This record gives sequence, C-alpha cells and structure tokens, in this order.
Amino acid sequence: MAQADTKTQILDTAEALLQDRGFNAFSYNHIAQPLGVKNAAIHYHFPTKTNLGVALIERCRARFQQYTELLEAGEASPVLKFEAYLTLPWRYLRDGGKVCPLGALEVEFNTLPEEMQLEVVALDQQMRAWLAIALEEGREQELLHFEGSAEEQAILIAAALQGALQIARVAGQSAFNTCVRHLKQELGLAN
Amino acid sequence: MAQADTKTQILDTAEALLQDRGFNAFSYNHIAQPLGVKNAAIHYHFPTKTNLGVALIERCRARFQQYTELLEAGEASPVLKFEAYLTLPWRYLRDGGKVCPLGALEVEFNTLPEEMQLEVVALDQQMRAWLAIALEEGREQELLHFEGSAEEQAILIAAALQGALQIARVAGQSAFNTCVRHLKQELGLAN
DNA sequence: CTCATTACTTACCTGTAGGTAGGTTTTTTC
DNA sequence: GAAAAAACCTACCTACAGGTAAGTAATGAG
Repeated sequence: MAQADTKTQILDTAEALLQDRGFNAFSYNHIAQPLGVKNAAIHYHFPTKTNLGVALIERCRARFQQYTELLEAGEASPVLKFEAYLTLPWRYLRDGGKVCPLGALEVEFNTLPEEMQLEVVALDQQMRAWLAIALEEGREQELLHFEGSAEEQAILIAAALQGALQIARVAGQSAFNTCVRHLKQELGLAN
Repeated sequence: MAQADTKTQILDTAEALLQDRGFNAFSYNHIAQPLGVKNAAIHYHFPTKTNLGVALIERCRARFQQYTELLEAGEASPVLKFEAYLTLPWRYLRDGGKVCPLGALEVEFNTLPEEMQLEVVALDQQMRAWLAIALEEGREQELLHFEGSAEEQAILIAAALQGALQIARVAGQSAFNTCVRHLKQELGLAN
C-alpha cells in the first residue's frame, strides 16, 4: 500500500498548504520536498494540478459525509451536531492558524479551473445543507432558537466562522473564540 | 498630472485584481495590459510587488479614514455609521462579485512579505476599531442592541460580512443579503 | 534654448511553475 | 522465477513571473 500511502500524504500536504497559503501559492515542489520525493512523483499520482485540486476537494466532501453519517448513526442531538460542526474550524485554528479550505478556494475562485469550481460549489452546498437540517431539527426540539429559515441561519454561521478564522490570523485566536461564543449565545446555547 | 493618473490607475487595477483573484494570482502584466502600457512602466511607479502591495493597502486605509472622518464631521448617527460600514462590502459585491481585500490578504497572509503583513494588521484593526466605537455609541443611545463588548460584536460583524462576500461567489448574492438582514435584525434594526 | 526630470519603452535576465518523456527500481502476480 | 505493473527518478521543456539596464520622447524650469 505504498501507493495509497504516498497518495494520501500528497493530499495531506496539499491540503495543509492550501489552508496555510492558498491554492495558487503552493507548487508541486512544495509538496514533494517534505515528502522526500521529486515533483515528477506528484505528477505520477496527479497528472495536473487541477486533478490534485479536484481530488483534494472531493476528499473533503467524502470526509465530511462520513463525519455526518457517523453523527446521524449515533443519533446525535442537534446541539451536538452543531458543536461537531464547530469542531472543524476550531481544529483548523489550533492546527497552526489554518483557514477554512472553502474560504481559501472562494477567494481564489475566479482563478480556478472549472472542474475545481464545480467541486467548490458542491462542497459549500453539502456543508451548509447539512448544517441547516441540524439547525432546523434543533429548533423543532426547542433546543436552538433563531429567526428566519434554517438555511439563512446556516449561511450566517458559515460566513461568520469562515471570516473569523481569517481574522484570527491578524487579530489572534481570541477573535475566533469570541465569534463562536456569540453565535452560541444567539442560538440560545449556554456556553 | 499624467504621473498621478497612471499611478492611480495602477492602484485601481491592482485593487480590482486583488479582490477578484487574490494577491498571488495577478502579475505586473495583468495590470499593464488593460492600461495599454508595458510592465516595466509598473515597475517605474512601484519597483517591487511588495511596494505595490503596501501602497495598495495604505490607500485602503487612507480612504477608510477619509470616509469615517466625513461621517464624523457630518455627525452621522451610529445607525447611519453602521449602514455606511455595510455599504463597503455591498459595493464590492455589486461591482462584479468582488471579495473584501482584507479577507483575500488574510487567506494569503503567510505568503506575504512582512511589510505587507504589518499593513494588513493595521487595516484590520483600524476598521474594526472604528466599527466598535460606532456600535458602542449606538448602544449608549439605545439605537443598537447587543450583548458583550462592542469590540466583540465588531469582530462578529466583520467576520460575517467577510465570509458572506466569499460565500456569495458560490451561493449567489442572496447569501450576502441574507447575512446583512440577520445582522441588522440581531442589532434591533428594522429592515 | 538648454538641461534636467518625468514617464515611459525595448530588450533583456533569473527563477520557478507546471508539465513531459524515457529510464530505473521495486513490487506483485502467475 | 519471469513478466508485468506500480512507483518512482533524471533530465528536460515552455511559459511566465518579478525584476533590471539602458535608451528615448515629452515636459517644464532656468
């Protein structure tokens, strides 16, 4: 399984670089070097950078789906689901001040090949759609409180988290925590 | 004034490119071509891309200060100030789905030269600090309602707007409008 | 009218990005 | 144990990025 291993390592490295520097600011050599491999090796696994990008986003999608399926299978409460959602950006922040992959890709959206753009749109919809359902569930069970549609609330939450991760880079981690605290409060969740 | 004119045009073009594609995704040629000029001409006005970047952010800062000074001079109400703040991202969105310059620069933050990083930090603080004061004023006059410190509220608002602009790229302009509506509502502002 | 300055252009240079062709080593399969 | 497939490496190529040097055309001051 050396194949899968290297392939996974490539995706891991690329993902970290994406979240650290953005998609346009890393090259095949940036991936190859830490893996102790030549850039042609990366091209062997991912012929073009577009291929890499698409695979990277697809993996995010698959991982998110797995994650949510696990939560559904465990019959997690809407509150737990929401907090599980918060866990994602929270880990990014702790893991070296990374930024949400979606945010990075959206900023560079107009420079991305169409295949990647489609994946970005799909990932965004997938995540927000699931969050919206969890929020609606929470409201029905009177565990969460908000006005307007759940989809709208999901947009607000996603936007705030995404922006907060970015601002945290220049204003410190507390900026992100502040955002989370306020979002929870507005949903009627005790801290 | 041919000098100032070209220089301004360069900054205008660079700023548009930054908000459209990000800082790393445009070159001197991208600026030169639409201006009908060679890339060496850009180097004449801004020897290095770092110079350009710093000048660009400094201009944002100066412009923001002018904008706020005008509002202060006109003794604008806190509500008007808040709405004036909202005007900025709203124009970005209308002007071709642009993204907040600050957001773009934060995503690419780790790839920026230190001089630019310092400017980014300064711009972020400048904008959020002013917003916080306006919010606090609004609360004192019982025009705006929120919990926690004004600085915290300012972070939440800035993050949400910044994120919403980015999400609007893949989810449509309505995503941004939704965010604004919810933010206003939470501050106790009628739509 | 001359000289200096401003605002460029032409013509280059270096580095790196993404990508390819062909060879080599390692692993797997039968 | 041989053949084939997988997982690389070496050695390139092209395009373009950021940047520089030297020259030129226009402007304007003394």
